[in-house]
Amino acid sequence: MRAAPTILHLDMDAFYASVEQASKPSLRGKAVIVGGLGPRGVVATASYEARRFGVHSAMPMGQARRLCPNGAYLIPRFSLYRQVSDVVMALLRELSPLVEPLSLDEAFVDLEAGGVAFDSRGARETGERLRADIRAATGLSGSVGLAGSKMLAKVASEEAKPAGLLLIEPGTERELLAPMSVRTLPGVGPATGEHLRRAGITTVGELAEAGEDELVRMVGRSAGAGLYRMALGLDDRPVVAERDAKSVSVEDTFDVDLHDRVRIRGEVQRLADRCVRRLRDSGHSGRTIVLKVRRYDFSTLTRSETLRGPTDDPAVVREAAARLLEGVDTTGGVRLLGVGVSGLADYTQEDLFAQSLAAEPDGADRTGGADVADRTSRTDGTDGAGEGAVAAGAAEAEAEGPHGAAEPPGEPEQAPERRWTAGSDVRHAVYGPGWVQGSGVGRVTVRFEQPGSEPGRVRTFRVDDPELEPSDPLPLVGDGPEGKP
DNA sequence: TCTGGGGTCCTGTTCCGT
DNA sequence: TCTGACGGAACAGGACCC
Repeated sequence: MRAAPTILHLDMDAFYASVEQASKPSLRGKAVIVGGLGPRGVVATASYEARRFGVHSAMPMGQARRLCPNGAYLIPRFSLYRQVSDVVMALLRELSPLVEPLSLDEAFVDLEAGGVAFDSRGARETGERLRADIRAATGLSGSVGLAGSKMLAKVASEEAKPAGLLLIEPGTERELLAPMSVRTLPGVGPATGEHLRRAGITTVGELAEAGEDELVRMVGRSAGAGLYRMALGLDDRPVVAERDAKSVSVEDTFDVDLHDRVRIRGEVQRLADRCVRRLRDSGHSGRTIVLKVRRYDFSTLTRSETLRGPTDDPAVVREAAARLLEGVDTTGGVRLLGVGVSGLADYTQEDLFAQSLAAEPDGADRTGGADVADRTSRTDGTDGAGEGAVAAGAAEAEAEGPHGAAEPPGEPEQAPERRWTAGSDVRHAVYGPGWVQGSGVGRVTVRFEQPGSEPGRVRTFRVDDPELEPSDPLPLVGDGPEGKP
């Protein structure tokens, strides 16, 4: 039963960075790093030019800057990426109704279900045509993997990168996989990889030799069985077009650890509100409220509470989150807070029942809280105490910390100074469209260029220059450069 | 110079009802 | 009425993915 290689996996090459390069011609061929720019930012995507310096995703920004001091560092512009992604996904849906997006830049397509390819030759032709269509529609390049299963198609696109296409012929998969690192298999991350390495297993071939029982003993029933099947090239998971969300969450990492309990409570309330907004926007309500706390030492804990029924009431979620926080020791400082809702119902409802019960999960409020706190101290090895004095000054200093400074406190009334974030699009009444290259000391530097234009030149203005205004991103491929000689 | 944000899935433990 | 077995829900944490 060897399946024809008609599962396609598309992976856009260095997606965020490539979109930025396409929309900013002066960055083409240059090292571009997209990610958080704050003191605790990490790299989301590095262009291939930047990767040559050793920069890669998930790397702390500080480290990236040391490796690649002359790179262009930009914050992600998700709305633009989503627009481009929509164009790409639409092309995929022309091939088949069975399209399973994995993220903005990745998807599986079942070509056979779409009736566009039934054998190797058809699949290859379809893949090549797709790459050309994507380039024509967006100016970007994607890599295509083709195989008889999702897992193999994904391995293939990874091998094909960048800007390539690889088809794994049925029957060749085991030889192909055998010499590869176990880390190439989806689901094998740093922890499992290290676990296996200590057992002397580093390649997929060794994985297959180890046998299912051995693997189950090492990494658990589910992962072990899955690993063994993958090592043999077996994977019969179907391409699934629609998958319902299971949870909605928001979280913030603070530029400086938070110590002040009042401030922490305030942030939790903010996050609860943001989370509910997202929940409502997605048309859901949910039953389980989750609070996430990452402490100064990066240890992370979660506390959750399940209501009797789903809710999308901000007050209910705020109260639940606040209750959960009361059971958490934040001595020593907090670097991240998050609020999430799971147990989603795919409808929104006014649930007075859940609201009225929220204050008393099961019986008296106090005992409920005490129960949670009790369990915390048992399961939680570190007890936070003895970390030295809680510096009295620290709380005040942090109250004005960078994160707070982002939203200037008080009096937003009178002509707030305009902030020009690096990388964002602008338009000048005289010079036309461009983007902010940097700003500071009352000045903003703009490079005047746009998708499809030649690399443009830089001009500097006062930050309050009335002829300069923010603008929406221009399409990457469109009606050609506008408004310039 | 440390380590984002949004998710999914799995596992072990505890608790509770039958 | 007491006790035990069992199973499902709830809860916490961890690994992984992009």
